[in-house]
Amino acid sequence: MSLAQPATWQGVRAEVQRRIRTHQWAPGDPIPNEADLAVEFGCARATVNRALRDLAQAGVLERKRKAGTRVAVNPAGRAVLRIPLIRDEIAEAGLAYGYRLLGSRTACPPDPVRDRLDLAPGTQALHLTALHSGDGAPFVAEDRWINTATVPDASRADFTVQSANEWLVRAMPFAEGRIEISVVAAGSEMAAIFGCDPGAGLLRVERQTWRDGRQITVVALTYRPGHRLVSQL
Amino acid sequence: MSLAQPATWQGVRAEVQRRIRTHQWAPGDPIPNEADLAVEFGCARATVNRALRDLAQAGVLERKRKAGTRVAVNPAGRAVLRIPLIRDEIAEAGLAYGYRLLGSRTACPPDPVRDRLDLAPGTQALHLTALHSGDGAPFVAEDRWINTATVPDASRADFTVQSANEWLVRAMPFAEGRIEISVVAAGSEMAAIFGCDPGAGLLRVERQTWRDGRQITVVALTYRPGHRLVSQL
DNA sequence: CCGAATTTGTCCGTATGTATA
DNA sequence: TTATACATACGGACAAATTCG
Repeated sequence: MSLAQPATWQGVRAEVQRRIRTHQWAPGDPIPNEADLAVEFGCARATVNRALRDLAQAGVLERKRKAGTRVAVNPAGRAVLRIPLIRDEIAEAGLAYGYRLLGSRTACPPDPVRDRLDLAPGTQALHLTALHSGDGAPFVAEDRWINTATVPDASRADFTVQSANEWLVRAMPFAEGRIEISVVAAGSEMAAIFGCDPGAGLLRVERQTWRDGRQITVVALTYRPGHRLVSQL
Repeated sequence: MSLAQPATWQGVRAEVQRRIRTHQWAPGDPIPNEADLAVEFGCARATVNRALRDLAQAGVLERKRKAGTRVAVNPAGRAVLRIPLIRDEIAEAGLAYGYRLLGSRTACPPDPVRDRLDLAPGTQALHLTALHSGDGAPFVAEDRWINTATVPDASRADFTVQSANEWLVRAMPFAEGRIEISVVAAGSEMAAIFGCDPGAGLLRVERQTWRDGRQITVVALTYRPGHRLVSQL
């Protein structure tokens, strides 16, 4: 019964996956422990560990100390959405990138934004609006608030030449974030920018980023009509 | 200057990340090889390897044999979008799940679908339409095509009691996939289902899944107005 | 075009730590 | 409390890939 081949961790992973696919090990079932599998496969326990750890990270297995390893009940998929710089996103679409700063001022953000920037009432923040274009045509509109308490340098940066998008990834790398994708009806402003009917549905991506628990920025990106986000499972 | 602390791979990872954050190691720069770092940190090379591999998978580092390890030029973020069962998605919203099959028939799919199912012209496929509801109100409409050549059992399954969504994850686990997110204007049908104006923008998620290069299914999910997809960076 | 050197990738066997049933 | 199973560490070794002379 033993193929006895997989001396590599990828081989072990493939064999384990095969047993799950064929329901030899059914969802919810416990599988043998690392030591036993190492004996069966004729490899070191560390090799089995590497394979099982990989499958656990992929969501195929669930592991707990002492409880052992079991096949995940729902092969809960996760899709990975790439978040490139807007410049790269437009370049990947085969278009020439263009950028224009529309507005820059410090002001008191509206309550929902103030909450997400973790600011005290009455505190001001930096508000930027900008337009990113592809081959000269509007591609995505940016509406951003920056917490100047967390990123004081932002007050002195010149966002007419470099977009806040690019400035921030250099100034504050390794930020954590949260993304919300929704549909918004075009107001008169967006309708004018994108040349669509007011009320038309536009794809909106809102990102909130922070680092070490300190809020950095909140940005809403409104894409031109017909834009699609693509993700690999 | 050596903190000499990190005896664990997480410690090594933290220290490396700190050096990148502080631009001690700048984007594009090569960093010392594993052996040297192991000496500096006073740990085994395997421990350094574990840390650097983790950072590489996170997109922070780029590694190539012989060429060495360098700091990634663009901290290209990736967001992870959870893809739960629709049942779970609705349950997580705190709503009671409901399901109703609207239509089930075999037919020749339209060309775009036929392409993505990798079917020869004139070949038939299984076409399902269904409605998933939360607390009795329509939540998401499903329009699915199943390649019966790849999944012959689908012809005999009863999708009035179990949604194709749930049936497929059990029948064909570990499928690969591709997801596209876009906005679609509500037609008269969707407007009637969701009680919105015709032409209103609705969030649409299209998934294509396959396994071992064989196309399984193509599904378009149209969500009720106001729905938001949330993702962690 | 072809070796040689370098660097990462992975394996082994063992040992210890740690969460938990 | 104790035994179990996973998590991770070490050092040594070889393989594989790629750069470079």
